[in-house]
Amino acid sequence: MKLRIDHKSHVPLHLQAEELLRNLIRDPQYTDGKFLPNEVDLAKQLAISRTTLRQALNKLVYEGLLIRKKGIGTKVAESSVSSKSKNWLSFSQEMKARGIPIKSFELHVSWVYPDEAVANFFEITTQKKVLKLERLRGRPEGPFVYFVSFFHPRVGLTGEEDFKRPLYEILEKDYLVIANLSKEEISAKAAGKFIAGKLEIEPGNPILFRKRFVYDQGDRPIEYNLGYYKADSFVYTIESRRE
Amino acid sequence: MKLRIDHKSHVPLHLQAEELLRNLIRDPQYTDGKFLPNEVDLAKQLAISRTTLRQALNKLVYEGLLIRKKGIGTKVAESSVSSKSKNWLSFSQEMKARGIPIKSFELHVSWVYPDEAVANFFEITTQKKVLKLERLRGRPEGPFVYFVSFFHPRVGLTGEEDFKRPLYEILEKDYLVIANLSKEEISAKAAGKFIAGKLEIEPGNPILFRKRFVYDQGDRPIEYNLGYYKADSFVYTIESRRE
DNA sequence: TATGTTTATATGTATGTACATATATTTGAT
DNA sequence: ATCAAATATATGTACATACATATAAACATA
Repeated sequence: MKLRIDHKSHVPLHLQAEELLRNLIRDPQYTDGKFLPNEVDLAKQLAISRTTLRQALNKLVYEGLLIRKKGIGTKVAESSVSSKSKNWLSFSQEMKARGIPIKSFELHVSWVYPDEAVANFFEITTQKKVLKLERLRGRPEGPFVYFVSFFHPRVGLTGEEDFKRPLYEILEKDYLVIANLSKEEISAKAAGKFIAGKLEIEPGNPILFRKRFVYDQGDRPIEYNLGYYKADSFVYTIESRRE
Repeated sequence: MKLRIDHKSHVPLHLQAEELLRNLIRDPQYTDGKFLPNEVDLAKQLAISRTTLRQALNKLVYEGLLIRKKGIGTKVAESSVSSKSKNWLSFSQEMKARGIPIKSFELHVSWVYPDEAVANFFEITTQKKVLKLERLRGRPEGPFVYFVSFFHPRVGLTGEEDFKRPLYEILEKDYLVIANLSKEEISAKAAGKFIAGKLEIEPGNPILFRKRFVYDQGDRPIEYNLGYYKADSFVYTIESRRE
């Protein structure tokens, strides 16, 4: 395993250290509970200051990935979120697992200038076009979710792909892009005119709104996804266990 | 507002600074979008080093309370309430951690015959009374969530407890009941007349509905909780990482 | 044997310093 | 008046250093 830091790189040292740590702590010996090398030695080995190393460590500690104990050491936390694999199912897999047959009503691909939120998430300017994917899906008797996805140009999608295949199969097999981290925000909203039209409900009717931010293994943004779910047709379930 | 740090205290300076910042950023001028004093000046004013001040700031930044922009300044982030499933915090702890002052509008305790869903979850008959706790809580300017909780008789609550204390403190310290597993179901709904009245919105307005099933260390049911959140006042955030 | 006491170890706290870099404003040249 | 360059401002990065403190293990004492 690479345990080195490139001092000539323009990537800040603490970010390199953070990345390195993220890889390091995936090592079974650490997930099994072994303590990481101590800060002073590790800093010396990486040829960075302890302060800089701690900057990286802090981030992982705040994220709950690492646990530090004064006088003892630092080890990998036992994750408290147990619904991981469940969360990683794609939409179609999720529905299949629930025994819901899915019908695709609309599928529209386009290249667009991103709005500020998207550009900001991707860390690009609003002048650079991104791939936009809109999908309306649901049960045979009617649609119940409208998705809008944007993809980072880095991913390499052309827009010519066969989007009837599961999305993450395309990304992983054809583009070697592996989703690793997902942040979601779930809230309730009143449907606007546009969404109401798509979901065949009245404007003002409640919908579940789900924003999803997907990152790759280097924590670089891949996908920005918005989902508008008809109320009562979708329930989000979470299971979490205390350590 | 007290803007001072006690150098003689045994409380670490960065913790004092953190606490001070949490109070500071509740000031309407900051929640309205004004930038905080710059780090160098603020550090000087508090008579601590910039490094120490940044230690405190970092924490709030990681929590999403503050947003820093290089060359510009630091300001309070968009103030929608959010909940992190991984943290396993109680409602009041959650809000406190985000520096949101919580007002309790109503608190009602009663013994009732459970409906079928509750009885079924508790694995008891509908003939055995259970403790019901109703709470209306929110910001000073108005309520944003209505909770209904039912507790399993096994827990031993009498109904005479001081429910102004955090609930899980009561359960853990006084009744030695430790919540270990939580299953949640989140969906969107239209507010009914009753809930609309409580939340001071119109019937039919969208709400976020959150069912929560809590189990103890032996996976025995403890609490059945229903939460009705005003739309746009509550965002549920989930972070999941693939192994 | 049991119980304090020291010591080794690792993280926690705190400061001072220096320079880099992103952003907005001001200044200056054309 | 316009555009480019300088500058002011604030956060970002990075280091060296020093001492405090919690924990466990080794040691010494009664």
